[in-house]
Amino acid sequence: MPKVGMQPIRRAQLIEATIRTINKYGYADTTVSRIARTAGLSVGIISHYFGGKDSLLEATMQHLLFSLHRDLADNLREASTPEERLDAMIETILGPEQNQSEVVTAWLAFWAQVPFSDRLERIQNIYNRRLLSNTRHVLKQLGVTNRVDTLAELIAAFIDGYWLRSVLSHQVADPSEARAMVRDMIRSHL
Amino acid sequence: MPKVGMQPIRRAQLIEATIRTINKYGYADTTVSRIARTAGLSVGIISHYFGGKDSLLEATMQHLLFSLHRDLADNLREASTPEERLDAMIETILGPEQNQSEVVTAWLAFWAQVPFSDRLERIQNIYNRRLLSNTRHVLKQLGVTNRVDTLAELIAAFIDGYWLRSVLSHQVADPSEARAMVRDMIRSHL
Amino acid sequence: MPKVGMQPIRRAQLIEATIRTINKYGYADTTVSRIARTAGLSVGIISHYFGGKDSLLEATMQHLLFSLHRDLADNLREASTPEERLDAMIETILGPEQNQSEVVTAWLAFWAQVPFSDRLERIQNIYNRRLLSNTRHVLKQLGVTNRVDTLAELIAAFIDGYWLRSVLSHQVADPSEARAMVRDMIRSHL
Amino acid sequence: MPKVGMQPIRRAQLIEATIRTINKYGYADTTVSRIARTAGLSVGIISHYFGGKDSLLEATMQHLLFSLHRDLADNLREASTPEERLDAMIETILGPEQNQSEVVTAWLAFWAQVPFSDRLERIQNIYNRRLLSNTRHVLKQLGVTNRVDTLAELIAAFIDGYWLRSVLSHQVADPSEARAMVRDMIRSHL
DNA sequence: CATGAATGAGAGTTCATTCAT
DNA sequence: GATGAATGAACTCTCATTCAT
Repeated sequence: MPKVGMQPIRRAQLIEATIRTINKYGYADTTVSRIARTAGLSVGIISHYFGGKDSLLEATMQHLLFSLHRDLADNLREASTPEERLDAMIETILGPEQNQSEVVTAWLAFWAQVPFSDRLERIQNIYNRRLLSNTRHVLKQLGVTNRVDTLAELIAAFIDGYWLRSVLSHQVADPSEARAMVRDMIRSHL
Repeated sequence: MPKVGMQPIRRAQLIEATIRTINKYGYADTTVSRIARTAGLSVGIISHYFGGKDSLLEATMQHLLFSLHRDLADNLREASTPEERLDAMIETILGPEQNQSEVVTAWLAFWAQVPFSDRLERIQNIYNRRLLSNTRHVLKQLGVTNRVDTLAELIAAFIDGYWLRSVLSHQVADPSEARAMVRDMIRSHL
Repeated sequence: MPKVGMQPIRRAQLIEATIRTINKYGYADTTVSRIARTAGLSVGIISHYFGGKDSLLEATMQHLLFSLHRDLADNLREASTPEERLDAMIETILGPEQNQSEVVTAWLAFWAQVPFSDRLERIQNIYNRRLLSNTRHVLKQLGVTNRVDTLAELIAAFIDGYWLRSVLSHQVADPSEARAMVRDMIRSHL
Repeated sequence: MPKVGMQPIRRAQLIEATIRTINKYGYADTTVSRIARTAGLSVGIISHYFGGKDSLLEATMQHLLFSLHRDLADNLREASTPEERLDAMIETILGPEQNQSEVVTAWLAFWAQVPFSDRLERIQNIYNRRLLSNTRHVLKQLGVTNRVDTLAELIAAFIDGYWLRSVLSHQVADPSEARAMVRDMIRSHL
């Protein structure tokens, strides 16, 4: 009997190789042959485990999203006060885990592809809605009663923009600066 | 009798066609043949006027940047007070001119490509530095003395993030909301 | 305790699956994986029992030929007069046994492959010679003395053509019509 | 301006190369790269002029059919009596023009593919109907009144079978033998 | 005995580029 | 100044075969 239980291992290997390949060559120059070489596997394996390149790319974005949510959940678990919860959210997005070069370039690439793929857009919408929902919850706990939705949206805009700029300027984001800013934003709305 | 002075006309035609093609098919599926067809010209013309696809893409990003600066200059010219200058900056980035679907997808695509092209990165840096410099100038005029650099960076982050989110959510950005937010951000720092 | 004597069972299974696969997808799109799936077995089994795809295809043609000869022998055994023997031959080729959809498409596919495989050609020659020899024998018994070889060849041509046309037109061959025709052909030569 | 009017030339070149490639390697091993090499052109040219391999194969069968009809028309034009017309038909199918090795293998290959392609089947049906219609017409002129349809079908079967057997046995068909046979078949029906 | 994971050669197709016109 | 026919490298995907289990 052949080796069994390889599927989850191979799928993880290939997703990780996809992220690294996007980071090295860019989305447009990410080929199955480069992904396979990065994974140390043969080209045929991608069709074998994912059916095709598109499915692998989609699974990769789903993986990025899942990792983000897992990190967020981990960070929130250790937070008890609303303030800590807010910090946990900022820390999750701007912290080291989500700001490894590989992860960051892949995220950016996928965002640029979102307008051209319904499936990617759906995945992106899930991320967006959860983040806003979490933020609104925290804001209410912090005593914001007015225009909670708008403030949540503005904070999300700030955090995403802060992340984007740190990516494009090769700088590691400094969560503490962002944290202070977000607190100011909230204070103005109390 | 050969037509003369076609170069600027053809180059503009092709750059505009490139933006529209990226908007329609995405960066990864933008081919010279599609660009040429969109422009109503032949494929050969791209090598003729740009030397190759990469040069055309680079020229296109340069064009986007140039347009943004021209719009900014136009908007600033009509502003007399520092408050008006700040509004002009927000309006330039979030206003209708820079938020046509075509322009927006192209910007996003180029941002995702920045990490893989020194030339694109250089162009992106110019945009960034000018925007920050303009912002710092306005902030000082508005009486901010403390941590001007940081605030300028945070405002830029917010505006970019606000733009990015409106792009990804298919919504037209509402500059007035952003304007109020930026004013709050500044007020907190006075 | 290993199962023994599986070889003939597996070989028969795979040959039958090959015939069905050719019938479903055509010779050019008959893959080992499809054959294996049709047989309800794994891909590896084909190399195990046949050494490779080509050998399996060859064995399949040999099987078709063998079945035809077996049917012919069966039918001839029940025939006592020369007339009955002639009918038995026609019935064998045009009768229901050899005109199941699966068998028919496979035969056609193999005929088209004959010019490209010495082994297939050899198999095809054996079929041809036996059929002609049988026919000549019957013709002589029926009293044909003149140009027996030619007449046998012409009858064979007619029967093969009749079969071919019924295959291509999705019609089940009607042996009675062919039988009458062959009798006419023979009568003309007496 | 580039060379113009190449389309009919290139299409003819590629169709001829397809016939030769099928003859050399068989239908299943006819690849676009082999066709292109045979034509002395590059692989890309096939997509350029035919859109894909399937279209080229279809166009090739259509070409074979068209050639047959053209030969038939040519031969019929020189025939004045019904007897001559009958001979012209036999001569067309069994004569040298349609029995070049290349043409013959391609025909056989396409016949084997007919059950798997609606388009090929349609083309094959056209051939079949025209041949039968021509035959019936001649039969009536020759005074056959009884079961004309059946006789036409039987004659067609004989001619096709005769052709098929000469193909498979590497022998050049001898139309005179077939001619005599067909006359006998008709005489039996008068 | 039998599996199916893994391979890599080769398939069809696409594409940026060249160049004769 | 402009064309688009032609190229061939590179792409994604398929497939027969191998082999550890």
